[in-house]
Amino acid sequence: MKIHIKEFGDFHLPSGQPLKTLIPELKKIKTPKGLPVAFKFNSDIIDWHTPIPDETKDLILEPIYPNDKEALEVLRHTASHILAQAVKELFPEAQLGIGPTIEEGFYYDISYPRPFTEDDLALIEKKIQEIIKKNLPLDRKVLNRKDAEAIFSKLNENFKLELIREFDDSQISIYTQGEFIDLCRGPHLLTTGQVKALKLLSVAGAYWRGEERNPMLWRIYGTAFFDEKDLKAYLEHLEEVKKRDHRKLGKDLELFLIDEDIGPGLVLWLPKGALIRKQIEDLWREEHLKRDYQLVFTPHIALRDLWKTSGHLDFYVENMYPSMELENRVYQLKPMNCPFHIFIYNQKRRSYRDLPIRLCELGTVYRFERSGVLHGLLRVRGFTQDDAHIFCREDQLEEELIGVLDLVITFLKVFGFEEYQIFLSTRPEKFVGSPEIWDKAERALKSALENKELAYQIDPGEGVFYGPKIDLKIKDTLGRFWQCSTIQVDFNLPERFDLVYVNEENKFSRPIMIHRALLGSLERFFGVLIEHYAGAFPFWLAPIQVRVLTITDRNVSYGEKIFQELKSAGFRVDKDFKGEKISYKIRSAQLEKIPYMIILGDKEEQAQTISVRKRNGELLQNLKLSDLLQLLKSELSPLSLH
RNA sequence: GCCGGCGUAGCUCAAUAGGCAGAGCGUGGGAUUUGUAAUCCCAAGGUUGAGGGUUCAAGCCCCUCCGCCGGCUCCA
Repeated sequence: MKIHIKEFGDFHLPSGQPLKTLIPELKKIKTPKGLPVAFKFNSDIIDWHTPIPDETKDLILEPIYPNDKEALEVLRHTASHILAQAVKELFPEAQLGIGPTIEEGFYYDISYPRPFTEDDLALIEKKIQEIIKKNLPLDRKVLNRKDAEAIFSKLNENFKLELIREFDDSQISIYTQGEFIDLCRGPHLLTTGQVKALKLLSVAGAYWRGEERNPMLWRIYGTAFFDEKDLKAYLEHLEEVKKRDHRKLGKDLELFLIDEDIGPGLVLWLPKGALIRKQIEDLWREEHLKRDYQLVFTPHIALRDLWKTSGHLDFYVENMYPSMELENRVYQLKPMNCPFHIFIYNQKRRSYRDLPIRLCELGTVYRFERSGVLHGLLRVRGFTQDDAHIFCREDQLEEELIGVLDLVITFLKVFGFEEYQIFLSTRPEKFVGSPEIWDKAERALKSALENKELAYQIDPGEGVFYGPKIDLKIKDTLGRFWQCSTIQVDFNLPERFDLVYVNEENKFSRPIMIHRALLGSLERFFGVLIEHYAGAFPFWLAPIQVRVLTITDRNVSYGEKIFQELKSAGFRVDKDFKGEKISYKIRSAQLEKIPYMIILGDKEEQAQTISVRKRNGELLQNLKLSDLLQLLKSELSPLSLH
């Protein structure tokens, strides 16, 4: 068969042969990058070992080189095999689960009678280096089920046997390197020596195939690169991530507190964190009122029957705090705000002319999360959703969705989030409402996304049973994605609470409900923000915007005057008049990440000026206070930031 | 919830083999009056996460519980 390899030319590949049979020919052709790592055909990666089916026509292959993202995937796939081989050589009774690549590396799930320790990892890493050094060639074979079963039962690989039993006969392939055999689809490198940098990172328990009732295997995480430099850069990136950890910064900067004597997953917002939250909330309310949302407040508990009507008791109990009984009535801490907003909608008869009705609330909810999943501010048990429910007619759905998307984008932009991953989840197997209305809603979601020119992926069947939804993940400055915003169409609750409006024909119609949260929860969003800004909040958010520092005691009264003027100009200002050296005071302000320092000594006092040091080290000397005030005012509006 | 690791002063961490619980930062007091990321001295601060056990003796060994960290599962 004929194939074309970009940059290399046309070749004849004997049928059923892998690409590596062409290596001698390819080597003769001098290209700047040498032999590729693997090849791309459409969106598939094809390695050197995989035979090309005869019927493939017009085979045009694109070479993949170490700098391509796909090349890393191939490399890491092989890296996981090397890890498995090392483990099997050191611990022959270990049994292999699966060993895929992941976003930033790879892992292998392995069963062993005792946990792997740090020392084991060091040992395994040593063995890995030996295997890499041997530069073992990889090879691929396709087997029928019987042969595959024979091989893996001889190897006593029970997990592999379980997988084989579920495979199609036609797709069972194995890869070998030296003595090591693994069930694998590929793709892989040519030899183990191509892995230039590999590091094991951690071990953790993981259920076989992710199911809680299955046995727990040991998951060894690692990462690998074509170049030692890349590994070093990645490890530095990990350090940076650690430095930005909102739990650490939250403590250092006194933003919030989660204390075991208060209770797990319950957040105390410290004064500085609370000031930041206030800025966000103020902007949020202002922006919502501008867009014709109506602000409401609702209680934290209510009669439990409410949750029976809403259906939460059927599908959400395990996430709800237990009920409490008082005066023969049963109450429930709220896990969601929707039923309250529904009652507000239902407070009077609504006409088609009233719709849409947009009710919004920063509503605090309590959800009982399993103890093992709590994580700083990103996963807590009590949190405030920036919630809203829009009640609209079917013909208004799309416009409302566009409005919500517009608000989301506008709002996220304020914080510098301009890159998203958007997922549209469609009808699952179990659903309420008619397929027709689902289709309509999905179409409305799609065209709303297209209207806002937002790229999205479809998650087929991943919608909640009550309606399709859009989830939006934001990318922070370190390139990590966080799910905050969610927009969900709901056909269920209007039904359950028998919501109606009077239509043009004086008959009852059922409104559609949209649940939406822009920031998700203030707690989570704050956690993300802390990491995004590395604790150095922009001026409009900074809890302390300006600090006045004096050089000697002589300057205290001048300092006090400047402090008062800033304060009455409405800025969040504090002062450091301690008898310390100026460098000491600057250091403290710097560590607290205060945007502006005003430094006052004899010079300034005589000239009635100020010296300003910005957080980034920039110095502004001989300023008049009024000059600074003007500068600060220009930084006040969050929307002017971008 | 499950698996593994961890828990010592407000914070970061030390404490030989089971043998008198320590340092730096921070805090308080004093000295110093300083020019752009750490001046010096003194002091206070602890039921070593909680409870039980072993031992002449437990921060250290054993058991139970709680919490945190890394994952799995789940999710705003």
